[in-house]
Amino acid sequence: MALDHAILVSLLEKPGSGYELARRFERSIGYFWTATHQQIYRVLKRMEGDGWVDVRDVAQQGRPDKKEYSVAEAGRVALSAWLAAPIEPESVRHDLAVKIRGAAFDDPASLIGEVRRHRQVHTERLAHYLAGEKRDFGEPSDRDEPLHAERELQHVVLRGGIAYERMMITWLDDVLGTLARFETGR
Amino acid sequence: MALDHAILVSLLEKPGSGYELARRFERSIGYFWTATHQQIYRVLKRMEGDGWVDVRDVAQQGRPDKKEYSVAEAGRVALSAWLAAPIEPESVRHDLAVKIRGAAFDDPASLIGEVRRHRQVHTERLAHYLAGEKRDFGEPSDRDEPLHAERELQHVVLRGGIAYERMMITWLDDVLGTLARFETGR
DNA sequence: GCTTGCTATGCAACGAGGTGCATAGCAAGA
DNA sequence: TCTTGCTATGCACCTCGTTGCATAGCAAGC
Repeated sequence: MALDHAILVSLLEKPGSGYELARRFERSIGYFWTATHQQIYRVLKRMEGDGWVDVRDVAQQGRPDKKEYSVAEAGRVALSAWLAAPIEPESVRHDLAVKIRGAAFDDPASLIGEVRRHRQVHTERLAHYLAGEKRDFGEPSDRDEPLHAERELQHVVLRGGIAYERMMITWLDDVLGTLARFETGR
Repeated sequence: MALDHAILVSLLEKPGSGYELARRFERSIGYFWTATHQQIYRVLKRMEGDGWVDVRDVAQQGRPDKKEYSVAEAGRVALSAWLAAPIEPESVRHDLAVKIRGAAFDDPASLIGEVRRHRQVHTERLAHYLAGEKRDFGEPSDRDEPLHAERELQHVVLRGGIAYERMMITWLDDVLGTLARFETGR
């Protein structure tokens, strides 16, 4: 299971509370991994029991207190072991692809609205990623700048998200063109 | 849940047994949806109870008998309803992306072998899809051929798979180039 | 006759993930 | 004062998916 490791990576990038992690999983980490706050709290509790993370109570003014988690040595070791172990390339699950093949047995053209909606979502995600890239990685900065692994690797993952969204938009246009050919001649 | 509907679509394309469905889910359907034979048998049994599918015992020579499932009227209705309902664009889960960001806190270059392995898998999948496309959709055939929804929609989904694998290979090359810059200067 | 291997179906148990709900601190505005 | 809303944490329950195991028919080879 990789949720453990996704949380460890996020905590290594920056320690934080379960609540903060949940919000990160709606943004940056959430680009390639999703989790609800329930899963996060549960996993944090388990990892705390296993000594993978340390907890620190933090009093805040104007807000409820929080528990700040950070990665313990055992957590680093566990992450290292996971990084060294091979994983299977993901098994994809595309509901939309099932719908498209299923539409052959219904009215293909009636899917057009749904596909347009998905195209819109991917367009928004792409714009969001591009804005994030400009904000966080926009400046070419002076060359010969020392290599910063965290930054470079976050950037290449973001470029993956951008490539994915561009591919999806292009493909959804292909789908829309195909569906349009089945439009009832009204 | 869309496994129900993926099975219904597959049975509409061609009735078959749980075992046959399981093999389809290792191939064509499996390009965008995975399922083990356990899940398939369980769902078939439930759908039979709900009257979504019909069963027929088929004796075979040289092999054990099988149960052939086909979609019943109630199943068609359920599929139609699902097709008409909006679904949320998929939430992605990329273990490899977690690994890449995590590698910043370990040895980035040690990931190169793993990424190459993934690239190899995607290259093979692409070759497999392209061969399938040539086999099943290769002939331009006479134009003005009547539109065949099932065929056209299967093709557009396959084109999505091809676009996805091409995007992944390109991105993994980007990843490899990035990781190479962290190689220990030995 | 025995083993191997593919076809074909299924149970039991577990873990992961999601939904709904509950609690509580604190600020801001009606 | 009461409600609304964000921050913050957590329990209970249920479903989905995976793993391991079991059974059985039948063919082919040793």
